[in-house]
This record gives sequence, C-alpha cells and structure tokens, in this order.
Amino acid sequence: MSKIVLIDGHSILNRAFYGVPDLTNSSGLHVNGVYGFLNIMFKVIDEEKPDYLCVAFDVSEPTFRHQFFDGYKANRKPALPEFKEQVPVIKDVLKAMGITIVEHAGWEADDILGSLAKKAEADNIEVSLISGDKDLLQIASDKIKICIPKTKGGKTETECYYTKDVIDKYQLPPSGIIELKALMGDTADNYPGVPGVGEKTATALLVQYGTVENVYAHIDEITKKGLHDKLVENRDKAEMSHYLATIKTDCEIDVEWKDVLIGNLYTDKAYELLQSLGLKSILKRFEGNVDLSNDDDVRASFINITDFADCEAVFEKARQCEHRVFFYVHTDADGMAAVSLTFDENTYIILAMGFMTEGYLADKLATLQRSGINMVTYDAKSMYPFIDSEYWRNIDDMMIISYLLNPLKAREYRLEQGFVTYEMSSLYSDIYEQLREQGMEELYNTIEMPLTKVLYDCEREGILVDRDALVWYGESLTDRIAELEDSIYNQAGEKFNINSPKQLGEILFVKLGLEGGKKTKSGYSTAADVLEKLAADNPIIADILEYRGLTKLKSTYADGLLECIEADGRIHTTFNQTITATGRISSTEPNLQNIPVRTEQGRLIRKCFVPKEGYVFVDADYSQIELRLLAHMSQDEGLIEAYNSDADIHRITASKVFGIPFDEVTPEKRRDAKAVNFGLVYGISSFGLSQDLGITRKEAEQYIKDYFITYPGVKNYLDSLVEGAKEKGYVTTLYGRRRPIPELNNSNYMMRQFGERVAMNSPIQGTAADIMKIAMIKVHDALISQGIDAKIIVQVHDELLLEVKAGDAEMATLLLVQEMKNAADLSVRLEVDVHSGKDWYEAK
DNA sequence: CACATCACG
DNA sequence: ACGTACGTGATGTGC
Repeated sequence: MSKIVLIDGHSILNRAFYGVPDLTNSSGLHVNGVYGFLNIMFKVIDEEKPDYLCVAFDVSEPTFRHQFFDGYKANRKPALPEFKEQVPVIKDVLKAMGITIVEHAGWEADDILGSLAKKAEADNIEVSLISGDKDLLQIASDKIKICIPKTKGGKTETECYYTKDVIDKYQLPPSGIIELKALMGDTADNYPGVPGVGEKTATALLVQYGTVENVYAHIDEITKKGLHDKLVENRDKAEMSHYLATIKTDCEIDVEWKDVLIGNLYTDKAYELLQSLGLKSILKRFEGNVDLSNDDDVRASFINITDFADCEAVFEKARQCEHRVFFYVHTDADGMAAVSLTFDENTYIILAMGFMTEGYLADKLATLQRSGINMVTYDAKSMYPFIDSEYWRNIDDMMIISYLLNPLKAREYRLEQGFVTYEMSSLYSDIYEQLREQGMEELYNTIEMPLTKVLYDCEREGILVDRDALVWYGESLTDRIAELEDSIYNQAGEKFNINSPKQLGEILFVKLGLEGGKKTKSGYSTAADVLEKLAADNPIIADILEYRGLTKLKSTYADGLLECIEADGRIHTTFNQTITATGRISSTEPNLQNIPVRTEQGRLIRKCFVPKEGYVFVDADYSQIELRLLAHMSQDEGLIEAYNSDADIHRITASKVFGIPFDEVTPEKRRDAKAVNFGLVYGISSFGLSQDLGITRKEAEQYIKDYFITYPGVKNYLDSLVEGAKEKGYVTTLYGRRRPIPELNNSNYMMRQFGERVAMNSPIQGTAADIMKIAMIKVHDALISQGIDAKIIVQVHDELLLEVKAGDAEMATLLLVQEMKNAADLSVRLEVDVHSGKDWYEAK
C-alpha cells in the first residue's frame, strides 16, 4: 500500500521556532524555525518512507471562520517578526525541493489536511499527518496516523495516534475530540467552550453522553447545580466552539496524487538556497543524496591518489591550472594524515603514507608557489608547519575570510575532517568578493593574514615554566584548603561537597537560614558577590570564599597548567583568531590570557613563568587604550584635552563630573569616576553602574547624566553608534572590521537593549584589538629586521610579553614601546607601561 | 552537555 | 513589569 505524509506547515514551523534556540544567518535572517522544520520533515521522511508528500499552509488573510468570529480571534497574539520572516523562507525551500504546497483562501490548513487525509484514505493510501496541533486528532483512523512532534532538549520525539491511541489517551473516539474541545475551549485557537468546564469535567460528560448535542438532550439529568447552570447559560458558546473545533473534510482540493509524488529533494536549487541561508548541517544530507546522474558538477569529483606517478602528475597539473589551488592537510594524533588538493573542479586526496612525507609535500607546495599559483587554504596558521616559511606569503585563508564576513558564526567555521575542499574552492571567489565589497580587504591583507604568522611564531615559541616552582605552589595551597574544609564542615555541622553550588546553597540558605533569596533557575545563587553581602552574618562565608579562591588556583592554575607543560619544558598555547565577536584573539589549552593578577596570592603564580637561561622578560601594556579610543572616536574636546593634559584621567573626570576642584578629589570619588568611565566602554546602563558601585539606580543615573553634560561629544558618539547600527545592522571599527548585531531587530526588549550596548562597546573593544594586532606585526617584524634576539610569546589583549636575550633587553624595550605607541595615529597619545624582570610576576 | 562560578582584559 | 554592564576559557557538578 502506498503512503502519504501531510504536514501542517504553520504549526510545525511554529513548533520548530519555539523548540530550536535562536539562530541567525550571516545576513541577520532568523532561520531556527526553518532549520527545525527541515529536521522534523527529514526525520519523518526517513522513518515513514512515503510515496507522496505535501505541506499545507494557512493563507495570511483571515479565513471565513476567522472573520465570522472576529471577536474571539481578535485577542490572539500577533506572530513575532522573527517568526513571520521565516514563513516565506520555508516555502521557498520546500518549493526548491519540488514539494507541493497547498494553500487556499477561505480554508484553514486544518481543513486542507483533513480533506486530503480523508481523500487519501478513500483511495486506499496510508496517511501520516504531521502537526503540532491536537485538534487534528479528530480525523485519526486506522489508516490515518496523527503525529505530534515534541522537541525535548534538542531531541525530537514524535507521539503518534491511530484511533485506538486516541481512545487510550482521551477515553473518547477521534470524533470525540471535537466534542471535548467544544466544551473545554481552546486558548491557543481562542474559542471559549463552556467557561468553568475543563478537560476532566468535559471528558466525564462525554464518556456518558457521547456528544455535546446529547449532553444538552439530557441536560436535566445533570444534577450538579453549578455545572448544570454553566452548561445552560453557555449553550451558544458551546455550539459555536463545536463549529470552530470541527475540521472540514470535504473541501474540493485540486491535488492529484501523481503531482505530489516525492521526487529528488536534493536539487541544486535547494542546495544553493540552503547554503545562502547558512544551514550547513542540513546541507550534509545532500552529500550522500545528490543525484549524480544529471548533476555531474557536484562532488562526482573526488579522486584518490595512491600511486606516486599519479601524484606527481596531479601536482604538475596543479602547477598549470588557471585559477587557484585549494590545499588542506588533514591531521590526526600522529600528525599528517592526508593531503587534499582542489583545482579545476576536481579534488585529489593523497593519503600520507609512503612517498607522501612532510618533506615531499613542502617541496611540492613550494614548486606551486614558485609558479605563481594562487594558493588557498583553511586555517593557514595550522598549515604553516607543512610549508617552507619563505612561501608563507600569498596564501589565502578561508577561515579568516569567513570570520571577517561574520565573526558571530566563528564556531561554525571549524572545518570538519571529511567535509572539505570542494565547497571551499567553489566558495572562495564568492566570499573574497564579499570581503572586498564590505571594505575589509585591507584589514584582511595587512592585519589578519600577517598576524597568522606572528601568532604561529608565538605558539611555537611557547613560554618556559619552572615546573618545580609550580608543583610547590600547588602544594603550598593544600594545607590551607584542608584546614578551610574542616572549618566549613564544622560550622555547617555536616560534610558536604563545597564545590556543588546546589549543596552549598542548601546548607547556607536552608540549614543555616541565611537570608539570600533565589537568583538562578536551578536554586540559590552562591556567587561571590552574593556571598560577600552575607559575610557579616556568619563566619562560614569568609571561609567559603577563601576556599573557593584557593581551589580555583589549585585546580585551574597549579594542576591545570602542570598538565600543559610539553617535552621542551614550555607551554604552547593556541591563539585563536576567529573566535571572538569583536576581533580580539582568544587563547586556549591552556588559556594564558587569564593568569591571576588581581590578588597577591594568585599573582604569585606568575613567578613560575620564567625566561630561558640568559634571557629576561619584557612586558608592555597599553594604558587605558579603550578609554583613549573613546576620546579619539567620539572626538569629544573635553576628553581629548583631558588625556593630552597628562593628568590622571579618572581624577579629572571626577573633578569635572562631580564639580570638585582637582586637588580635592577623594579616592572614593575617583573610584566612582573610574567606574563610570569603564561603564561607558561597556555600553553604559544605570543598573550596571549601580551594581558595580553599590549605589542606587537613581544615583547612577545622575552620574551618567552629569558625565554626558561634561563630555557631550561622548553622548553624541554613542548615540550615533546605536543609530547607525540600527540602520545598517552592524557596527565597524576604525579599521573596517564588522560586527553584525541581529539583536537590534529582536522582538524581546532585553535583547534589543543588549544589542545597543554591543553597538557601543564593539567598535571600541574591536578597534583596540585591531591596534594591538598592528602593534604585534610591527614589533614582530622590527625585531627580526633589526636582528634583536627577542620574541613575542604571549598576548593578553592590551599586553605583550617578550622573552629577550639579556643583552638586548634595552633595545627590545625601546623598540617595543615605540612600535606599540606608533601602531595608530590618534587624537590622543597611546601610552605604554613597560617593565622587565626575571619572571612574569616581576615584569608585570 | 548545560549550568554556575571565577580567572583575565 | 521586565532584569542587564562588554569580551573571553577552564573547572566541577549534576541532569
């Protein structure tokens, strides 16, 4: 027997929209609903293997029934814009896959589905009807299965109902669902039912009488006074609801089964469309399913090379190719695993065994480079080990280009083994063109690509760690931790896991009865700022805070870093260039950008980071670079002048904003001004400032007001950033780096508010990142060209740590400061603090 | 695998 | 009436 799948388009899109977390593509279009819809649809197709498929939608104009009972439909919530924009998109995708969409003015999707289902049943076709709406249960039968997908924590489970399943669940036959809805109403569909009658009462009545009509026929038998009166009073509502709940099954729909046969869903058109939507994981389905017979330009083109002569021939052919060669070296735990080369529509894969050694590859790549071939790869930094350094120039990096085009999608750009090169080398000219159009070609060529090499050198150099000192540091913490543990258990009166916020909250707020209140969704908050407020109430708090601090140092830093020391005694972090939304670099395995410094005890760990024999550390950091950038970018005269006067900026701010003479600014007032300054860079909010300073929101508001009166240019500038971002959908740094801000179009107020703060912060944080990148390249190159024995080994956003030959320390220091200061020419000077020492503690 | 917490800028 | 400072990464717990 043949089989048809019918999908309730709106309802499934809606389910998907609320079940899948917000996803936006590079142009800011929301695609979570589309994504979820397709996943549900493919899952059903995989499981049911139907012969026919079609999708029904409501027409956007109100249907007859909507108009007729306008009073009841009127208070229905309008759909969110980010939902609405996905309706035409999913329709386009379905059409591109050759799937029939049925919609008809005057009929709701339910009516279309009901009619099609009954028609199919009559023609002896099995039906699976996919909807999120339980109303459809009324048309279930032995041949018509109603499937209701539920998204639970990312997983889609489907509840399926034939006649008997409806009876099991509701004690009523499918037709009884109409009667049930007529009595109990439906808030989602906004028809009333009988007020005061819920599912239980309605079911009880219907089990006895079968239909609403019959309930009223026996209305005198209903002795419960309240219920009897409610039913009598609301008979009109019940009858109207009955009408509304009834799905039509007799619409004359102009669909012939042969027209909805499932054909090849994996068409070129759908592929392109999904690609432009950024739905990469859906595209993966296409790889095994593309119809090769009439589609020979897509991945019919993988060629495995095992023979030396063939390999030589491939490289020779590559050398003569007209456009470009995309190459990628696949690695596994043992190093090089395979090499792929794509050019002229073919991808060649050469396993790294036998003749394909690193030396052979480097030689072959060099030959290509010498022939002036345009080379393209993905994550160039990780390819450098396989390329002679003299040929590092003139390689394009798809990872970097994609990141610049949309830094928010950074994590999605990670190339998976196996999914490679073909898409990349067809995409390349496309995205390079976009890069140019968006004015980021220079940023790419003069900052990001040169930086890949600087970072490669930093990583390879690594930083020496005094292992014994680090072990000792860790051990020095253990006694005190044990002592605190004892003390905490004593005060709590029992042993428990202090590291578990759940158990700790239980102890503090229930057993010890401290006033804390709930804060997180999973229980009490035991975060440090919450505990600090309670410190006066119970001495256990101080112990817990100290315990937390020490265990953090021990596990993350002492123990964690020890595991990262490699055979050469050094730690080699990875600097990620395509992670952050703003353009900053990040550091992983281990993170060397969050080594403790704020407390003395933490800071001591820096004594374990040491230069190699005969060398010293030189460490330089920008002084208040973000605030200086605010002065430059806003061109606020007062702030620029304040910086150029060379006096303490927070003190000047305090003096001007609070109207106190410069010399009478108290440390408290200076602290307040400093907090305001920081707040501005973060995208100021009165709440945030009040939290930070422990003042009321009103006072914080006044501070901000006064600040903006003092520095009106700053206010203008921040306003203009938000305005520009709303208009264009993104913000840029001084060097043209973009950050899209899809949040500004979100229907949620909080999200939009967040978008505004991001619009204020990103240009500043991002420009600071750009400038540091420029400085790194300049320092790196100048050290080499001047033959100074010094290397950049760590970058911490506004700080560079260099390992320098003792005799070259003075030269390196001068050069470092010089290049950092001159990395950008602004309306205010860039100041750099520099120190040197025999370890990172001393040099900082 | 998500959450809470906390280290840094 | 909401419930917030901006940007990261590592760890431990507990579903």
